[in-house]
Amino acid sequence: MPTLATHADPAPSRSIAEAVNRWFAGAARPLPWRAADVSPWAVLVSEFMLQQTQVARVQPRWEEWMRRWPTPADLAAAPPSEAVRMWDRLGYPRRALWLHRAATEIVERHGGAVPRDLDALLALQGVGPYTARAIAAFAFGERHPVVDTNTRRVIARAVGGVAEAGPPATARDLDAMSSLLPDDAAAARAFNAGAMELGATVCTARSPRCDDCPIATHCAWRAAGYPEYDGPRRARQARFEGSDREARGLVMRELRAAHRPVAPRELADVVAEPGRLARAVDGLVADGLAVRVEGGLALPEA
DNA sequence: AACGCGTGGAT
DNA sequence: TATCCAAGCGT
Repeated sequence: MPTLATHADPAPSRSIAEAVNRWFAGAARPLPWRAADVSPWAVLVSEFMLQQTQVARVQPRWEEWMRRWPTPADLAAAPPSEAVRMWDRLGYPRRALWLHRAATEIVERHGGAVPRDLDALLALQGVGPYTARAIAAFAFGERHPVVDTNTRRVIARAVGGVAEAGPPATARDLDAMSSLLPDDAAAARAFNAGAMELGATVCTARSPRCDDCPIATHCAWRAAGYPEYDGPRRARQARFEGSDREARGLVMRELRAAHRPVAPRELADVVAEPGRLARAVDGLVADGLAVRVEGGLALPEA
């Protein structure tokens, strides 16, 4: 029976997972939300904070957050304004609102306990394909493929032989990870975390440290001679300086600090251009991050 | 499907 | 210094 395989390895997927897990067993960073005794809620909070935000920035905020609101019910009992204030400058403050909403949903629908079921997780505000599977896998040990930007890059390189992953395609990305995932739930959990860790610390976007890579001998990109990427590039982020996005951040900073309604006049001091300020305020109100009240603009109290 | 959404670390 | 891009999500 002829085969296209030209190498001796009959199960490259299994080899990759085994090599990653061997490496991860010794290389895993001691992140606090990975401790054996943390609650599913603690894992959920970490995953919200880690959406598009690096570990180093999340860690201190996560510690404070868990001290103040150790359970979903604790957060649900606080006003959204306090969640947004505690979020401080972590970025994408909508996530603070989503986390508060998710806590309320957990209390109302699940008796205050983070659900284990994937569909129940996906139904929570702010929980998408990545976060739902991360919680199921890391908090509950369920066997699911967990795919984040790091994992996508590792698979693109090691399996696909290309330098970058290209635009996300959730179904295909999950399938690709599934084909590498060990059958054993504990090994699958470790591989999900290990692939992310490898992408975050070794197989990085900018300057990958291929000399230190535990799967270098399995890597299709390496075997191909590290060809440059020629596929579709992700659209460049718009310039931040002078953007509406920056204006939103400046307005939010005022609202967090004020503890009282902020008058339009005060906002004009931080965003001088009227059109830009108006777009920022309208957008924040539409997102529920700000409410128009007597005397100006404020954070949502409920 | 492509876009908008904050902030700051890394190079 | 400027640019890239980061444990994504909702629309």
